[in-house]
Amino acid sequence: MQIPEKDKHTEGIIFEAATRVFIEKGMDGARMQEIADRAGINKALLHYYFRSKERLFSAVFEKIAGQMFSKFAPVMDENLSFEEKIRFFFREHMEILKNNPGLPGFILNEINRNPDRMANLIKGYDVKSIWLHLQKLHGAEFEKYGITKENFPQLITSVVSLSVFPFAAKAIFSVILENMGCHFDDYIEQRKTFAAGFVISALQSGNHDMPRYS
Amino acid sequence: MQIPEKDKHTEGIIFEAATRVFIEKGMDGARMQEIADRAGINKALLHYYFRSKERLFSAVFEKIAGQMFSKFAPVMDENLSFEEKIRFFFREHMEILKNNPGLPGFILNEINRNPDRMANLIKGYDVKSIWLHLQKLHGAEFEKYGITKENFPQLITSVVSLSVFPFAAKAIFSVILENMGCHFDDYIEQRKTFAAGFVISALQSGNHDMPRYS
DNA sequence: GTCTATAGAAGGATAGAC
DNA sequence: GTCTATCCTTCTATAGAC
Repeated sequence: MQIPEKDKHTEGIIFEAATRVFIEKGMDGARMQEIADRAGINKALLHYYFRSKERLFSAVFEKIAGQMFSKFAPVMDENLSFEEKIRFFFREHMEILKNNPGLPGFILNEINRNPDRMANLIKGYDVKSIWLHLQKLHGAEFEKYGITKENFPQLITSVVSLSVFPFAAKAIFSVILENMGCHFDDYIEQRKTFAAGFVISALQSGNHDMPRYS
Repeated sequence: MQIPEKDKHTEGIIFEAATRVFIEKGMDGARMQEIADRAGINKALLHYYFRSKERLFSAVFEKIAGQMFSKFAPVMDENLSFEEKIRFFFREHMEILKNNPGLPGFILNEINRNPDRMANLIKGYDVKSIWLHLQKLHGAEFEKYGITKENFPQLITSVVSLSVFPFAAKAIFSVILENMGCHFDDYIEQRKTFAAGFVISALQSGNHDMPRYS
């Protein structure tokens, strides 16, 4: 069942080309011919290795999505305070996205096109277990900040939104920012610390205006 | 140059059907046949009224995008304090999106596919004029909160991210939230006040940890 | 203005030689 | 394992009758 070296090589080249094309164009917009061209081979080989466009796409999507989500988990296990974890998350996560700015759009577009694919993607990343895990580690901080089981989903989705959305909307943001004399990459670099400070400020606010809906 | 009543009627029906299909499937995934079916007419009529798929799509996109962005402007002119405007924005803007949850994904997908289209879309909505406008109205509050020309883009993009991203990622969020026993619509309803409070808390934080990069 | 029928092109997939 | 050639379906777009 060992795959010869050369096969693996070609398969890898195809996979890489397909990844780039699918990220740029999405499943519907991508063309097998373009993937073949970028891989420097011809269409027939695509089908030889991956059977169909759908299977090729699935392979690419699962790899990308898996990588993307797997970056979330380690952060949660670091030996850091909750506040430090927030800073850590924005710094590391946005750095990854900075090097792969097309990923958010690719994922969002696809799950919108085919919501069923989510089932496989989610398993092991439910908010409930993250909540239990963090609550155990940072109970004291959570109490201080007024983080409860009820508002935790709001908090964590806010963190993700602040980090991911600028990349999903990069095409808009970069144009708008230029009008103000600010380049997108600089904006992102600043944002790593801004967003972390923003979230922590909200949590720390002395007046405890941090929403606690019941 | 007056269009007969019946023409306008058919054209409107086509336009409406096209809007729904394009929002669901995107430009690449949409099929003229499906638009015709939903409009209850046949394909040839689509071309009679709109010449080509591309033109039909452009018409739909421009209308949708125009509506979407035009909702931002009025908020800025209301006779409210800056803090009240933030609450107002989240309440009204998220209510609109709640009734049209597919819009963010549609816009994001298309500007990613065709960034050039942004040029037309942006004119009149640059951050700089928004900044000047708000700075004139709320100079005192801005000083108190430490809002500067430099961090204003970070602030405003944060507000938009907190509001829009949950809808763009609805397919993911709704599944994840269900695991925690929370329905998406409830989450959104709570979010109108949570996000507003979150932003205002960050601004008000007594320790003035609100980032001010220079 | 609206329909049927069809042209014409493009794209996914396969057959078969090497 | 890789190529050329080609099949077949799908889709946009148009011609032409009513």
